[in-house]
Amino acid sequence: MATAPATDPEADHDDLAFDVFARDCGSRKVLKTVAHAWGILILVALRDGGCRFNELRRRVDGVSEKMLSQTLHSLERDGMVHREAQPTNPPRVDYELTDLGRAVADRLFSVIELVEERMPEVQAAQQAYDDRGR
Amino acid sequence: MATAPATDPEADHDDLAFDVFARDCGSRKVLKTVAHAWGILILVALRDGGCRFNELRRRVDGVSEKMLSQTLHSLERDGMVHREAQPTNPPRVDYELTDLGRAVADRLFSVIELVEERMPEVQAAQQAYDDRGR
DNA sequence: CGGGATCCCCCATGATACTG
DNA sequence: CAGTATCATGGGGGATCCCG
Repeated sequence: MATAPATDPEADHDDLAFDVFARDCGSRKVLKTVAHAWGILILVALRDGGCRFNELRRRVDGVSEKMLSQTLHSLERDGMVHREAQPTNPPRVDYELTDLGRAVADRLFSVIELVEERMPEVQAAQQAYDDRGR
Repeated sequence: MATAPATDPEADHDDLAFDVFARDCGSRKVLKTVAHAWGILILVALRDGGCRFNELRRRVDGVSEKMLSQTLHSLERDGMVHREAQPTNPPRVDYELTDLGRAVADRLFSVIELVEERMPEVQAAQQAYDDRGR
């Protein structure tokens, strides 16, 4: 139940194709995890090098422990992040990108770059939109 | 209140820099809109050419009228989508990407491509993770 | 057709507290 | 430090109705 592309009749034309535009395709769930606000930020933050939980928390300003932990688990499950726990005391756990994770993070980063770069344009558009509104 | 980068003391080193990693930076909101599941899907769906509401709804399988309408408004406000209403009857409204929207959509598309491409890897990771879990 | 307005439910998220 | 557990809430998001 947890696999393959869409499960609906018309979609079985090709067992190997994944399509995020299909309501039930597994790839959409992955996209959701990865593209999710915290997901993006965490993935991209890890591009600067693997690091530990609290360090990561500091890099991603505003994320709660819970969300960080939770998102990290999802990303680990999807094979984007590797978790390395060392049985020392105090406990030390390092998180780093997998190859897949890095590939995804790189592309996500290019989105971030673009957005940051074009923010003035965005703000102008917002201004215009809001003004027109009244 | 609705502008500029972060509002915190340490961040004023550069008035022009936007940083999505800063909790209160406006760019994070934009990223959230754009990277949001429906946002991505809608933006990328529009790469195939501008189209009308219901056509768009068909392209993005599973989106409700409300979410489509709502997301479209956000994207329009952020200057990603242009809305062209024709006063005909029945009403006809076309949505299309702005230049900025296309730039963003192109990069988002590359993320989608990558994810779809690597789904087998993802599924394997999920399998392994779930198995290890017991 | 193209939506706006409503109702409502459930999940995502944050705050707090506890454990190893 | 590195989390997990629990609780409370806001709003994301679906369903439905209606209007122009």
